[in-house]
Amino acid sequence: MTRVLVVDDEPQILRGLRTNLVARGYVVDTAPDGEAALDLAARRHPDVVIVDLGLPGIDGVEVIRGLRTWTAVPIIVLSAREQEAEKVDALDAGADDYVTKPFGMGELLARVRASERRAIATDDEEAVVRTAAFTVDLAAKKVIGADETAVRLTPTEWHLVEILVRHPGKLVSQRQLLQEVWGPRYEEETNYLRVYMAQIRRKLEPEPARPRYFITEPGMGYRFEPSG
Amino acid sequence: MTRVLVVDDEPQILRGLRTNLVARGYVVDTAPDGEAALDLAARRHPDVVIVDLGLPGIDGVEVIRGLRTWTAVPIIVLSAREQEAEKVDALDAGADDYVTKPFGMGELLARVRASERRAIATDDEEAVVRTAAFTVDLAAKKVIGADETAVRLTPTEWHLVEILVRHPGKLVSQRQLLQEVWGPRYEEETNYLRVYMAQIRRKLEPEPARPRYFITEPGMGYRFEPSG
DNA sequence: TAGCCTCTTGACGCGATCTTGACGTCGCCA
DNA sequence: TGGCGACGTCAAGATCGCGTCAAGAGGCTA
Repeated sequence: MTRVLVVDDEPQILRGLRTNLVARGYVVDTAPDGEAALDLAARRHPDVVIVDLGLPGIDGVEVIRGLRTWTAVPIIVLSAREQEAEKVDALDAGADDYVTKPFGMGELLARVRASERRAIATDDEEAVVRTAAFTVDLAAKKVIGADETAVRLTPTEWHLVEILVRHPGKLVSQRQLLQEVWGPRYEEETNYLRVYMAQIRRKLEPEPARPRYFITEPGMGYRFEPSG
Repeated sequence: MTRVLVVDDEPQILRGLRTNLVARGYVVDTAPDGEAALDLAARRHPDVVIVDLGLPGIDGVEVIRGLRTWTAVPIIVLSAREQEAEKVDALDAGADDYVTKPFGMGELLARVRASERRAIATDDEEAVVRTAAFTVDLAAKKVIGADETAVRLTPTEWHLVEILVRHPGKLVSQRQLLQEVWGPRYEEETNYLRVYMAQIRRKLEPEPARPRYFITEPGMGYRFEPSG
């Protein structure tokens, strides 16, 4: 699953890109301005960022600089401007690629693929969350139990754990979890969550009957408590 | 010192690029056609390759494919052609960037800098990976078995092994593997992976039926575990 | 041209995973 | 105290994904 963050102030472009990317199996976040982009990037850790240069508020180049202070995520720049100085500025600020509007969707998708391909080679972010009972390695998609042996999680189990662990201490609503893992049409199937949270607890909690890390907030959702 | 290989059949473009690059402190090799390019790349190991698509003899896209069989060097494509299909083909063949002629020298230099920047991040790799059962030499593209004899891998097998071994412990998704080895149009052909992983295990695993090094994560992908 | 190697493609069986429904438990509130 | 809603547990059938085998196509080499 590849997560793409699209930053553009024109709603129709945002919509078009989202539609095309989702159709290709990407998970898409969108932001209409620089502030939202930096915020979303920090929270969702996208695998690729597509950013328009002409943004209200923070300039696109500033967004690139902001991202580059803490992440090496591939950045593809969109721009209506042909001026060479613009391109040089964006690339030197840390962008990986530069596409001039109007652009073909096929080309953009190919450039996204090229970015992904490179990212496999470079991606070594330290994304490890430790508790007394287990260790979650988000980059390697691996969970190590208390006895140092790997814990096998199924894709669905892993997906849930990943969402919860990426938001330590925060309450994640049932709807959010269902929508993210099973899709928007499953928002009512709360029994799925019950079944899978039980399985996750059986595999990770020291006392599955008395959860310390994966806490139920009745009527609301679930929460991952790193300190147990 | 950064070494750049420029491939173009027009002498004046070659001259222009060489002059500009040398002025910026790059060391420049030039090749007028695909054969010379592949030969020079093998002998000089450039840090960046700039290649024109419209070459006599071997096509530019073929040059990219040829390079990609053994090196991850950044490749920047130059082309007079605007057609989107051209761009998509070149990028999917393994190019990192695509610039349409006429282009500004400042832009090209900025793109070269962007490529260099990325390459630095990836450069710190261990060229030899050892396990109890076999040794993979990434630089020499060779695998030595437990009995000290060389193991023959086909190109496709090697490609898969290389990707997995370069990311020890990390889960590599089926999509990433398929896209990298067979191209973006094969993202659904998971049976290719099944066939080739079986062959790789037959050649490398002590007990092919009980893989210790090349682990399947059902529904997600594969993982190379160096410690077995 | 013949032979070999590699890649592609389809089919099959098995085990793991997902889905689904039923039931028990707990806490809250009338 | 009884009822209700929400959660946890369990089990069983359906489905999916993986490993395996084998046959055929294509290309390279001798």
